[in-house]
Amino acid sequence: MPTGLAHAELIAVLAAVTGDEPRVMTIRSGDALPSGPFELAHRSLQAGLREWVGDQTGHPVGYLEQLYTFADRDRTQDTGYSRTISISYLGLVREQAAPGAGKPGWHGWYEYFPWEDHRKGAPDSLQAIAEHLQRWAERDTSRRDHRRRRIEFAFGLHGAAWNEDLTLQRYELMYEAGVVAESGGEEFVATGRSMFADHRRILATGIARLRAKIKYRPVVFELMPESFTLLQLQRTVEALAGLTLHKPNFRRLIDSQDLIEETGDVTSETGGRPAKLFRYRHAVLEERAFSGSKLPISRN
Amino acid sequence: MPTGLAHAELIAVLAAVTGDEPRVMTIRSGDALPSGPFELAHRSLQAGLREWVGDQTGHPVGYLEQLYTFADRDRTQDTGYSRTISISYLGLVREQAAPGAGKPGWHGWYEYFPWEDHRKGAPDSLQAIAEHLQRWAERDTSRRDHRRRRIEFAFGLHGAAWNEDLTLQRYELMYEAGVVAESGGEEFVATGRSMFADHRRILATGIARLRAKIKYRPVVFELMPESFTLLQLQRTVEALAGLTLHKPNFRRLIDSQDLIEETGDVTSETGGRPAKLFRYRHAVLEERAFSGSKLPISRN
DNA sequence: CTCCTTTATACTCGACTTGAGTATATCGCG
DNA sequence: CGCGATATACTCAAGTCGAGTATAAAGGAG
Repeated sequence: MPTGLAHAELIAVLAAVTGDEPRVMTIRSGDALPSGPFELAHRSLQAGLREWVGDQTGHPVGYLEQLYTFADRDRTQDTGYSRTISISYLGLVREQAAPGAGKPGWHGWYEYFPWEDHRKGAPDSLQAIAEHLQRWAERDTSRRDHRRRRIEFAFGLHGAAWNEDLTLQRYELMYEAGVVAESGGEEFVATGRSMFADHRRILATGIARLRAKIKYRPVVFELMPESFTLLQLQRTVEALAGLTLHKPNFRRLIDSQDLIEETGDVTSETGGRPAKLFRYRHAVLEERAFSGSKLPISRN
Repeated sequence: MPTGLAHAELIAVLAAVTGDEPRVMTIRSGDALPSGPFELAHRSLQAGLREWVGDQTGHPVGYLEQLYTFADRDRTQDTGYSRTISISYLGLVREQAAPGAGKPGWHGWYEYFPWEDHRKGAPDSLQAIAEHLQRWAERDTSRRDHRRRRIEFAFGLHGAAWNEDLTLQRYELMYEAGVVAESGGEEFVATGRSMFADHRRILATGIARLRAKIKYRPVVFELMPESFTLLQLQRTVEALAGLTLHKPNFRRLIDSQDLIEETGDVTSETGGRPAKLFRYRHAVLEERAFSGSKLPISRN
């Protein structure tokens, strides 16, 4: 079984939420995601990642999940001798104590994806982006219909609902259309901050994965402090999803799952009536799904 | 940005369904999954995989999706100079024309996972497997409770429902408990056929991913012929899920999605009343989800 | 030719889930 | 004490889902 030689590199999308803002850990003042070599000394990929993230940033990583492995030739600068395989991970971090001087910093992820935050309604920039994309669709007569449908679906145009999970599809459309700086669209400002190489695409992958995951796995709690109020929990989910949620229904959803329990304490720091504090029930299996199957199973 | 050197290898889980049996492509008479080196000549990982699968097997791969990247030290035989990174893919193949002599062969995937097929009720072997696992849980008093809960959840014991998606979790429990041949359980026959290295685990990963995916993405159609009856479609889904489905509800689910359309023809090959033939509506976006969101979204 | 078996297709009904809205409780503060 | 603010509880209609029943249209046995 012969195998080709390659350089191996690990890239991390580390996410945290401070107050109402979802953040991602970056290096180079927000221009790149933290990354490092995968070395012989490392026991496994996960172990390798945990090790240097812990070393370099001082933050223990809670939940960790593999995102994707890239090796496209046009994505990496070939050394001429071998190519680079990049294995990306999504990690969730609880605390975000002020980073020391010169240390990696946290940046709000909507800096890079302003069109993804719909908590205050659809951003104004979306309109302009959609128009750019539609003009791009018209330019290629042979693929026009397909492109139009993709745009309408991804951006929730013409009656289709906005789907927060499609962060990656939206970014890829914008990349294809040359609307983002990475792919040529210099003049156009509403498309957010760019990043080194394909790091912004990796971040989009991480956001999309996390947004999808919070719907069926109780991973949000990896981002919460030990005890929290229901509104804090809701605000965290809203920050991640970039959407506002219906409060009574959110509460109903949460306590129908038996995921949390009251600590017995209350806090009056919220302004109005004191809120009960809750904690995550660690007895709950991580595998446990929020929702059920979608197949019409027959039991005889 | 320094990067460590490693060998890169691609591994494929290629799935097809013949009649009522889900199959996987294998080499070495069913002992291993097809794999090959990732070389400089390849444009990307996907392209590399498509290339040698096409060359070696003569089957064009339809849908292709990355599964997981492994590099654990104990999983691969180190060359002493570098380690091996294995990138696994799940591919769906439509036709399964008889493979030529000496060519790779297809094996029913329940040969390797007999306990996963619940179409004729829970297999007898499940009982014995569950008892083995429970004895294993009792042996470690400190982790006993956690293990018990994992077993009950994964195998649907004590009132919990069997969840077909948990193929990987079940295999991993069995591996941990030393019930499968790979991890020492030689005497025990009900645990199916074993494979080279960690290939059976990779197959479990592929099965689990496919079972989960058919619930929210219309990927089944990648396994269907150009035109098919509704029962054929149902049998294919049932083969993959290892479950029987409720016929009227399956039909309702399918046509509420607008995924297929009548060809206008019928076939009388099914025995009774002739069945209408359908085809997949290719206009449908692949991204299109079967079901909706599980967050209580608020629209103001 | 008719009945019977077999598969296909259509409809019904109750339980549960989901989206949306309303009502009541309890704090700080002027 | 009343008012704004937040917390918490309840209601209700529409939609979805599981389960079962009814009718249609073929082939084959007698």
